[in-house]
Formats: sequence, structure tokens, C-alpha cells
Amino acid sequence: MSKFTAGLNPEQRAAVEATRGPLLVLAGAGTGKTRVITHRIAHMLAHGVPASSILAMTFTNKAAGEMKERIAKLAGRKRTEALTVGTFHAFCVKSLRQYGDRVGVRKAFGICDADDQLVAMKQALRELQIPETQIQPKTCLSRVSLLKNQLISAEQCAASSDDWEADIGRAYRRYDESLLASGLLDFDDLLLFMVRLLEDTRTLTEFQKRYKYLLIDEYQDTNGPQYEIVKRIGGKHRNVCVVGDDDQSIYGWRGADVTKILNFEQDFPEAKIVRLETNYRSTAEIIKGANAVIRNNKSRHEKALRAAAGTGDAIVTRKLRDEEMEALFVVQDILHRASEDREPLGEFAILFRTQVQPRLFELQLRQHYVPYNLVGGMSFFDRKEVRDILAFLRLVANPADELSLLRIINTPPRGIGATTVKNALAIAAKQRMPLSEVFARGIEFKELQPNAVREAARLIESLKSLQHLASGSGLVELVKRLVREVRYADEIKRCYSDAATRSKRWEAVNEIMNMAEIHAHHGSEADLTSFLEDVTLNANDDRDEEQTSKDRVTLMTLHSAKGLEFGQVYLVGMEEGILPHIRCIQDGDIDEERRLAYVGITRAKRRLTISYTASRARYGDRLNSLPSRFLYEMLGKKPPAQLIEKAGKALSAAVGGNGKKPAAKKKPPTRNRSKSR
DNA sequence: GACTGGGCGCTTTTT
DNA sequence: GCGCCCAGTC
Repeated sequence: MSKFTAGLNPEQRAAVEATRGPLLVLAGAGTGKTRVITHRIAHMLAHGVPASSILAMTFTNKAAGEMKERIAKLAGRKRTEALTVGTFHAFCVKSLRQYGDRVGVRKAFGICDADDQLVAMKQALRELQIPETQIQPKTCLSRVSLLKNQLISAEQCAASSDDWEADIGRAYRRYDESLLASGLLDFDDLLLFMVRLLEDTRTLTEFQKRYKYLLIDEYQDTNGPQYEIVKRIGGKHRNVCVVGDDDQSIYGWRGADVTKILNFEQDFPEAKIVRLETNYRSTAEIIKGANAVIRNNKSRHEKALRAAAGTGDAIVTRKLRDEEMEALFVVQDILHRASEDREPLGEFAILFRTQVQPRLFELQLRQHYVPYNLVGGMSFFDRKEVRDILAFLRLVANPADELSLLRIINTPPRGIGATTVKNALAIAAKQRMPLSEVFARGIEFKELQPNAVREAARLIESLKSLQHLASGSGLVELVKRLVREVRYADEIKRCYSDAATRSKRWEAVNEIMNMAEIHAHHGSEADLTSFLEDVTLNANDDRDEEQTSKDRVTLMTLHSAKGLEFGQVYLVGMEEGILPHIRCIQDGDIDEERRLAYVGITRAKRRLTISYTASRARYGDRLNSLPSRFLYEMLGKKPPAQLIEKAGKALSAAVGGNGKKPAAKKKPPTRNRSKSR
């Protein structure tokens, strides 16, 4: 037994030792998945597999960081340096920076975030004269994202016989064109262009030569392009290890395709399968409840968790009069348990399905002076100042970036209103000239306000003059000069009269400078492009660290709870219409909701409390609520058929009967229908 | 630009 | 019922 298999259970050991050939590790919640992954890699390194031939991909930066850290601890930092461990997206960015020109991507491409995407999509819809009332930019974006994640092209979509869908396809194409013209890729494009890159035989061979061992974490979350990447690179040597849990697939709505993990054996018929079913996290009662719920899902890899820990308290289910009482009960119970069990507040979590639920809990927590963290919501990178400064920086790095230019063209105000922008865009289109050039040479065009345009030209000029600092060690200097150059301090003064707000806003600007400072001293590449890339790809990192580490009660959605664990968990709003959510009931997508419930239950180590109400305010009405079918399942009972029927009807009536006729609604085809075809 | 009124829509969210 | 976003107005 090697150093890296000692102390593992037989299944874990089997997974660690199966280093050659395809391997599917079905790792139930709390079964030591990360342990297996890290030990497996350490084991491979110890047996002479060169670190540079291993490619390990995850979905989040956090997971990648943890993996790297833990492997380094096991195998030594030096030995792990040459490993490639990172998110799919980071890997694609790196590869595209190197070979992007082979698929028509300029090497200095920028990555556009959700905000830029929205601007671009709005523009696309406007150009196509599709009114926003007909297709909402946000809806269109998420639809396009889903299409991209399913490897469906704009052309395919535009050819749809459904008018709505065909319009989406046209918007999709226009949107892509405008991003490409701006030298930008969105998150989905990173994966798509990587797939294209791997369609080139020469490049594919290079990648196959370099990466002989693949490891994919959270494989149940794999979407179309990610799957293609794995299949292509791993198709040759077939040392593909995928780890995941089909029962925890909760991102189907954004393109994750659970069939990929269900059908792994079809892609790799010689695959070995290891099931990790011993749960080291929760008490027997909690595991029993989790099993009882998930058992009801139809298509899944058959497995059941066994609790390694002994028995504990029974799962508590509690019915409350309404949502206010629910919040009060939970908060009082937390205080009670915290003192009774001498448990720090950091061990408590309140988990909910939707973002409207936490309000009342926050209120109660405040009233009881209980410190808490609400995970999610506004990020540092959503702040106006941060977005502004980053837009300026993007423009320095990539003058073609039209979206960033539009964002800051009148910030601080320099007299360029909507009309000037519209005219400038028209000129740019007519003359086939980059928008920045139109502004830079603005004086030549009599359609444009001379005074305003002179200011814009000056701005573009000064951004250009900062370009020489963009490479190498000038990064910090660049940010500082930029902030001064555009007089951002004055802008903050102008916008906010109150001193406290001003200093708070300025803090954000300072923080960017700090980040630049850190970045400049961190890696080998300290240039502007790599800084922007880092900021865009790691936008959420620092916060969740902070948000979970302190001794505070955690409030978060079931989705963000995946992968975490807490001593005591409160699963709230366990009602028909919330969990399972009404939309999923209507669409008949109950299985993913059941997995969500399963994820929630399995977060708890020692104690799980589930609450539901007798009545709840929804859409301005007060409705009688019904306990979730998952509650019945958990107790080993069949949910009464009439409950489900009744719940469906009552809720549909409430949603549809909210003053407007459902028939008056623009007819977006139901999600379900368009998704499955 | 700042303000205001009307209309709409109302799951989940990482990269 | 509430909040957000947009368009229109001054």
C-alpha cells in the first residue's frame, strides 16, 4: 500500500489506484471526493507520471485552488508546479491566448462579463428592430447562453420554424458579430472557440501529446462544449477520470447535461466504475432522509449513501403559521441551539430556494442581533466605480472594445448624450470605422457636436498615451495615472454629496489599485491583459472566503450551498411551489428539484431542521401553502396524489390570475419544449 | 441629467 | 405587492 492509499476505504483506494484507462467515480455527497482526487494525483506523481502531462479541470476557481493546495501538501509544492489545474474557462483562455489565431481569435481578446453582454444584446435587438417588449434582452441572453452550451449555432436557431426562436437566432448572430468586432469573447465563447480549436487536427494532436491524463471534477455539471473538450483531448490516450454525482446535478437550466455522467460508459465502454457511498459527514438519520428522497428519481446511477458516523438527532420538521413565524422560529431556534450545543454561529446555515426568501430571515437576525452573511447578491465587481475603471482599463488594453467605450464615453460627463452616441454609431457603421476612431476624429463629422467630440477625442488620446504602461511592470502606475487622467475623484465628488458615501466609493477605486499591486507582484505576467483576465475570471473569489469563514450564520440558496457543509442546517420554505418550484412543476422538471432538496439535506452534519408554512404571501396574494412532496418522500410516505394536483392548480391560478390574462402574454414557447428539442 | 410614472414580471448563477 | 427598468418630461 502506498503512502497515498493508506487510510482510505477500499473504494477510495480503488479509485486512487486506477490511474490508467477511463474511470468513472460516482462520489455521493460527503464521501471524500476531494480526498480521492488529490490522493489520486499525488499517487500518479509518485509513480512517475510527469506532472506536465496531467490536466485537471474544475468548474469553480475555489475548487481548483483547493485541489492545487491539497495536492501540494501531499506531494510537495515543487512536484506539483507543472500540473495544469484550473477551471475549464481558465484553461480555454490560456489555450486561446496561445493558439487563438488558428480559429480567428486575436490573441489579446478581452472577456466580456454579464453587464457587457447585456449591452451588446440590447444593441443587437435594437439593430434588428426587435422591440424589447417582444424579446427581453435578459431572456434572449440566457437563451443564447443555453444554446451555446448545447452547441447549437445561431444559424440552426435562426432556421427554427418558431418565429420567436428564429428571432432569438438572429439576435444571437448579431450579438456574436458585435462581440467579435470588439475583440471580445463571452464566457460561453471561451469554451466554444476551444472546441473549434480542437477541431483542427494539428492542434488536437498537440494537446493530446501534452495532456495524457485528464481528470474532471463535478462531471455532472458538464455542458456540451466542455464535454467535447474532454472527449477530444482524452479520446486518444483514454486516461480520462471523471468524478461527480448525478444526484447533485442542479445546473441543468444553464446547460449542464446530466446525461453525460449517466452515459459515460457509452463513451468509454472499457471504463471502470467506482462508487463512493460511505458518507463521513452526516448522522445516520440525515443520510436516511436523503436516501429516501433521492430514491424517487427515475434515471440515475443506482446507489445509496451509508453513514459512517453514528446516529444523532432526528430530522426536525416544523410547520409554522406563515413566513414571518417561520423566520422568527428559525432565528430563535438558532440562538437556542447555539447556546445549548455550544456551537459557534459559523456552524449554522439557513438554506432556501429563491432569492426573495432571505429578507424576513435577515430582518429577524438583525432584530436578535445575530451576525450573519448573505451569500450572493451584489459583488464588488458590480459596483459602478469598479465597472467604470475596468472599462477604462479594457479600453487601454483593447481599443476596439466598443462596449467599454460606450460605457465610459460620457463618464465623467463630457456632453455626449444619447444622440451623439447614436450619430457616432451610425457613422462608424457607414464608414466601417471603429467607434473609437469616429470619436477620435470627431471634428471631421459635422453630425457630431464639436465641443463634446473634442472632449471625447482628448479622452481617447490620453488612453492611448497610457498604452505603453500596459505591458510589463507599469501596471500599478497605469491604473493610478488613469484614475488621475480621467479625474475620477472629481466624478465621485460630483455624484455623491455625502462624505461617508464618497469615501466608500473611493475605497472601491483604491481596491482596484491594490489588486493591481498584488497582481503585479504575483505572477510572471504582470501585464494589463492578464490583470483584466484575472479580474474577470476570478470575480467572485475573495468574497465567499470572507463570507463563510467568520463566525456568522450563513444565508444562501441551495445552489450556492453545493459542496459546503454545516453543523446545523435549516432548510426553509419546504413547500409545493417553492421546492419544487412552481415553474418546474409546470414544466414537469421535478427531478432536478428533488436533487436540489437532496443537496440541501446532505449539507447538514449533525442536525437538520426543515420548515414550512401554512400560508404564505405570493405575488401580492396570501395563499395557503402545502408541504412539499419531498417531505412526504423523506418520511417514506407517498405524497397524496390530490396534494400534487391541488398544489399545481392553486399555484397556477395564483400565477396566472394576477390581473392579466395569460393569453395576453407574448408567447415565449415554454422553456421545457424548446429545451428538449 | 434628474425626476417621475407606468408597466411588467416574479428561480436557480458560475465562469 | 414590490421593485426595477424604461421612457418621457423639464
